[in-house]
Parts: sequence; C-alpha cells; structure tokens
Amino acid sequence: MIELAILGLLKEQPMHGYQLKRELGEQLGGLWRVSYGSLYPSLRRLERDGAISSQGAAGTGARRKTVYAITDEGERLFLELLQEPPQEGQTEDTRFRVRMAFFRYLPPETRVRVLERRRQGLQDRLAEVKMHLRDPGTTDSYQRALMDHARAATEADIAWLTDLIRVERRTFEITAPVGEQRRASATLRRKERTG
Amino acid sequence: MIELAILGLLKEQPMHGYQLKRELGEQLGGLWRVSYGSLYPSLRRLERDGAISSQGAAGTGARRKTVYAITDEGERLFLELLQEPPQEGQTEDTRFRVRMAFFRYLPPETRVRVLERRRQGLQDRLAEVKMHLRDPGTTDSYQRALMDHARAATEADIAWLTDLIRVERRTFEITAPVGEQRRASATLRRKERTG
DNA sequence: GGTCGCTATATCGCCTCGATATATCGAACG
DNA sequence: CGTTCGATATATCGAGGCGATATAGCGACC
Repeated sequence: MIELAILGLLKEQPMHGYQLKRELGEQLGGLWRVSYGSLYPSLRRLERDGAISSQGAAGTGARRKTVYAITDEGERLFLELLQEPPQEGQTEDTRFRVRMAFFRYLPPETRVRVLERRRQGLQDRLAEVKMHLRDPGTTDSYQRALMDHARAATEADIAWLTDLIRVERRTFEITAPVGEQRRASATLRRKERTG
Repeated sequence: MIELAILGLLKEQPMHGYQLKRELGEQLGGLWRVSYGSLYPSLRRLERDGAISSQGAAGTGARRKTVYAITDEGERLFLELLQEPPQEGQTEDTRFRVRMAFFRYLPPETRVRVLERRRQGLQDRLAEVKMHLRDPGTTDSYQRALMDHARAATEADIAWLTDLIRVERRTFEITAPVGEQRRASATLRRKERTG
C-alpha cells in the first residue's frame, strides 16, 4: 500500500525520502501519514525490486539527499497495484483511499470497476453489521451504539460511492465512442458474478 | 489494544484461545477481527506479565483447551488500558471502538472524559482536513472528493459523539448526588488544559 | 556564540497480520 | 465399517508497519 503511494508520487517527479514523507501527508490531505520505519524499508524494497532507482550525492554529511526516481518496471507495478483486487483486511479502508488518490492514472472504465468492488465490499460489511444488530444476545448499550453508528457510517459511504459511480459513468458515456460504450456496459454488467 | 479486548472478555468468564477469537468477532459486532498471529503471542505476553493465568489440560492432543482466566493484576491493567489517553496513530479509530465496547466497566464520569478526548481528537483532524481543502494546490478532483468525504464523515462522527456525551452527562447528573456532581463538573472543565 | 528547530537518513524492537502446519473430533455418507 | 469432511484448537513463520530515537548538518534569531 505504501509502495503504491510512493510510486504515485515519484511518477510526478523524482524525490528524496523526507520530501516523500511530507508530500504523502499533503497530497493525500492528511488522510494517511507514513512513518520513517515504513518509508525507508519500503524504498529499499522498491529499489531492490527495480521499481525505483536512486542517485545519491548532492550535499555533504546528513544533507545527502538520496533522490529516487521511478523506473519502467515501477510504472508497470504502479498500475498493477492500482487495480489490485481488495484484500478485505482491516487496512482495506486506507488502501482504497490511497488507490483513489491516484485514480487519474486509470481509465474511466477501470475506475468504475474499482469503485463498484469497493461498494460491494461495504455492502457485505453492512449486511454483517445489520446481522449483529438483529442478534438479541448483544444487550450492551455501548456495543449497540457502536454497531448502529457503524451501520450509519457504512450506509453513508455506500451512498457516496453510488454517487461517484453515477458521475463516473456519465463522464464515461459522454467520452467513449459508441462501440466502446456498449462493450464497457457489458463488462460492468458481467462483473458482479465474476467478483 | 488486543490486550484490552482479551482482558475484557476474560473478565466475564475464562476462555481458551479459539473461543476468544470467535467472541471477539461477535461481541464487538464484526467491528474488528483478530488473527491467530496476534492472538496467541498476546496471550503469551499477558501470561508472562501476570495479567492472565492459564490452566491447561482438559482434552487430549490438539483438543487441549488451554483455558485462560484474568488475574487481579489483569483487572488492574484492564482499567488502566481502558482509560489510556489517545495515541493519535492510525489505529486510534479501532482502539477507541474497542475501548467503548467495554465502557460499562468505567464510571460515567470517566466515560465522559474518554468521549470528550476522542471528540477533541476528531476536531483536530477535522481542522486539518479543512485546511487541506482550503489549499488551492490540490487540484485533483478525486483527492478533493476524498477530503470532502473525510470532512463529512468526521463531522458526522463528532455529532454522534456530542449526542453520546449529552446522554451520558444526563445519566450522570441524575445518578450522582449533588456533591459528586459539582466535583465532577469541575473535573470536566479542568480536563482541556491538562490533556 | 549558543541553542533552537528544520532538514535528512537510518535503525531498533515490538507488534500485527495472513497463511499455514498439525492434530483431534464428530457427523455424514455409502 | 471405513473414510472423508468440516469444525475445533494451538502454534509458528516471515513479511511488514509503527513509534521512538540516534545522528548530524544547517540557518535563523537573539
């Protein structure tokens, strides 16, 4: 997940670690902040895997500024991570946010697919929460309040996504030529079963 | 955080690991699910620190059922963790949820204090998000949509908390005798400066 | 001229997580 | 009767995330 964010920023311009940390805070609107303990090991991994290249020097001592740039392999990896299916862990919320922050690099068709997968995930979660609310075993008022709030928040999230999807589809239909449009609609209709 | 949840469940009755994992999913309404990779090491730590005690046996081979029970030290630790000040990390949301699931073990006065600290944290976050929204540098429509959604969600959370606090205060004022009430109000007014 | 705070890289230990290994048990099936 | 399946139950592995902290050059300010 942090790899996706790093690659997304390096796609715009080469940067050094410290700068990446700041930008990650600003670009993503404080929605997520990385720690050095995650950042530097990730840079090592990415370089090891050939997704980024470093060119050190420029500055003495602690002012070294090891500048990292994205490679072709990195560009490929970026697009792969951007479309990756949801992993359904507890970090999935953050993962989705980071992905959406770089949506502009995906074609409208793929954007809609990612958004719909996310919505499906939330609908599953909503069903689960509702089931728990129906369970008469949970009598603790605070636990019920938590669940009810989770229900409301999830419903709001779903409504927001539905709106986004609608807007995205409209852009898509205006932009795409007729042939493209029909093929894309078929894809959209098919996706529910395959996911 | 997982320690708090384990202690909270063991407070009600002794349990073995597998049972704990199930209960954590049910009791907390699917708001959080623990993995074995977190559960068993945590049980080891808690036992090492004397917060829980295990009494193995009962069953042959893999059906051992190592039953864990909370100790006096565990009860002390539980209350300490339950009131612990916010750490402001990315896991703070989950931490708050787990804490609130065991609110019944805290006196109303302390509950209000925890809720208000949480609200203050969210207000800080809201201010940050709003600042980012005001920044004209962020032109990406998806990033702006994310921030605006974060704003709305945070505002909804704050409103929810405000409501909870109001209800909690009312319960408090009805329950507490006059002397208690005055002392408690002073504590509440003082808290902003000390935190 | 001292010290405060920002820039910058790096590492430590602890914890979390998903996956997986291992093994027992009851029920279901033919 | 055997066997196969799924639930119960404990445990560990490697990869990775996180907060704290170390180190050190640097400009600004009084």
